[in-house]
Amino acid sequence: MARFIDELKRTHHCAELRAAEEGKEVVLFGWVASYRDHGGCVFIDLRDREGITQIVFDPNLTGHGDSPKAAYEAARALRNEWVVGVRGVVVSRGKNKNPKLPTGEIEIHAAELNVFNKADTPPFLIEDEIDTGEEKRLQYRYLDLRRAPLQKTLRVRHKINQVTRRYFDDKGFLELETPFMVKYTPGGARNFLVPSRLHAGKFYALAESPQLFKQLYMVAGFDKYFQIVKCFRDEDLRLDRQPEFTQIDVEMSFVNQDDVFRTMEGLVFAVWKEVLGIDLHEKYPSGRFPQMPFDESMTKYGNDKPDLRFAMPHDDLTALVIEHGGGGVSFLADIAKKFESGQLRRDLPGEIVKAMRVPGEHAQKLSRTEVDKLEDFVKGMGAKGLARAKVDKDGAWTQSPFAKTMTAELRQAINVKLGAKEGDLLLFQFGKASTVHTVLANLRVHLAKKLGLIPEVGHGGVFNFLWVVNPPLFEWDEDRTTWAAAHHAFTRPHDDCVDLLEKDPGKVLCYRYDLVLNGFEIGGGSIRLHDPDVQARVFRALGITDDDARAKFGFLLDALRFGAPPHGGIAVGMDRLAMLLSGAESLRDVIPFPKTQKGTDTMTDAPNRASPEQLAELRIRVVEPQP
RNA sequence: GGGGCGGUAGUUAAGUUGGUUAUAACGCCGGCCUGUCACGCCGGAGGCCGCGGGUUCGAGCCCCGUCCGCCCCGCCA
Repeated sequence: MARFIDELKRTHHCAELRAAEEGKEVVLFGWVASYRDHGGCVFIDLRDREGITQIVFDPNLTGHGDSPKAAYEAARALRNEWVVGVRGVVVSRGKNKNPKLPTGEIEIHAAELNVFNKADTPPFLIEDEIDTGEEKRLQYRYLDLRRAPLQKTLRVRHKINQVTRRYFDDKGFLELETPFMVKYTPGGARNFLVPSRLHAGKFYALAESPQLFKQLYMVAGFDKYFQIVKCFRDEDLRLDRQPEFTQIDVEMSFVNQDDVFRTMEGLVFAVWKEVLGIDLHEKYPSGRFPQMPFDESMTKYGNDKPDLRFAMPHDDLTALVIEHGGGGVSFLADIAKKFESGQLRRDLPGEIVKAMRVPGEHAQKLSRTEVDKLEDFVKGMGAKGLARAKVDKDGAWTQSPFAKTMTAELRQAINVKLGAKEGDLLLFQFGKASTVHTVLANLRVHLAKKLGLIPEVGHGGVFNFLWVVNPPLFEWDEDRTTWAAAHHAFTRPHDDCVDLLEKDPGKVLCYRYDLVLNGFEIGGGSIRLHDPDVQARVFRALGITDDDARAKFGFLLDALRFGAPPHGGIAVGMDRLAMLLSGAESLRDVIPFPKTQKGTDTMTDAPNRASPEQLAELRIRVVEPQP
């Protein structure tokens, strides 16, 4: 029977002891965070998940027989990250306090030392600040996780989970589970497939979300559901996208959009209060977050997740350009002609002209070379170029490809529309609407970081929440030249739009909503369509036949006919929430064991090949790529 | 599928126009040291310059290919 652990139990953790405990005999377990051998005595910093306590090994410690001497001898061999147990006495450090440590007023004079385990020299130091690259840290993730910053972010996750469970439980929600292995349905995000051995040749899909099942819970009468749940999507990764991620998933019956908003606002307020100690009422006294129509968000910011910590909105100049017939500029005239000929519709334009005004106070910080670099930046996103103009006295434009050719009338009209003043920098994009929006949206954020309006990473102490509401139900699929569901086919259209389903599908708005924080979408949901007649008309508008619908969603359509209550819900990206809350650089910093940009795990070497036997059993043959 | 950046001791980086023995800091190893807490001092070891090919008298450096990591577009809510 081992003396430590079996006999000597841990009495305190490494952040616990203060001067009040002076004279007590204690037992501490932990990792050697630092050793300082002074020849005659040895100091170590002992670390566990709570903190650090200094241990002193002095061979002359009296009152413990020979054991302090043995402990001292053993301590001289200690190295970083060895796992040890120490029995000793709490002693005041007197005038030698270490103000950097919460336990700095005391130290443990060791009477007995036990080495549980030695450790290889780690590839990087286990400290708060290290400059080791992420590649190395991911390879040794268990060591990276031993560092205080990651211990802290995982605690943030823990807290979010606890607050969420308490909040929804208090409000009468039931935490209910849904299957991960579900029926494969094409469309939407790509699914990870799970081959079935019992049905060789057939596959389950890993659930992209619990969407359909939570609706079935509503049909079943559970009324209020929530779940903290893993979701899986086989799409390319980004800084804020991982193939497996966690959602706080919510669904409610007999509610409208505003009921969902109030519920989630309550949750966010509770999380901010309990995790950060921030009372969001100071910024949002009503307890409500502002709302912005989707259309306004697209026009002003180029996407549906605007970062409102700074201004610099965009303006749509398409109408002006058409009115002025292109204003003497050939490529603008080309676009104007397409509208006049009816090739493009003014209410649903496929091509647009937009501009962003960089106010003089900011523009003056940008050298001409820096503005040239912006052109490279936008070209990387598919822009043909970045037309610009510097506003001179009397609204004249300089440093601009338009300066010579554009009519004074159009130039003046644009100045008025943009509110352009002397010293301002105007940046233009025109062409395919989706490209123009993407380019200007990214350019706006890029510039804001460059100009110091928002920090390069993190929240900078500012949290700007926004509901983006009332988007169109359908969007035009240019490749397949059909209308496609912008979200999913079960979103409820506004009542006053239902008549447009057949006449003008692009004009149908719906009860869908996204919750945006500092330019990141942290949640999204909708009020669901529970009326079978309207549902049928939506399918028809999408060109989905009854047979198609039955094959894909038969079980849901059946369920909706057996007494479905009006219902709606939302899913919050829990990882993104944790990332923004803790000011982390990427999702990888708040996910314990994340994947790389290519979706691999460099620590375990997943994904890997399956054995021929396993593949044979599943009747799967791997086709190697042709060279 | 496309664009951009990167890969040199354990780690982070420097490395000139292609030139002789590839540097530094931290870490690591050994020695000394009883008040350190970024301990200090003395000494030492450590390199597939991502990988493969090419150009050259000579390649860390130039060229071609390839792999890996990161950011973005497409894709994805």
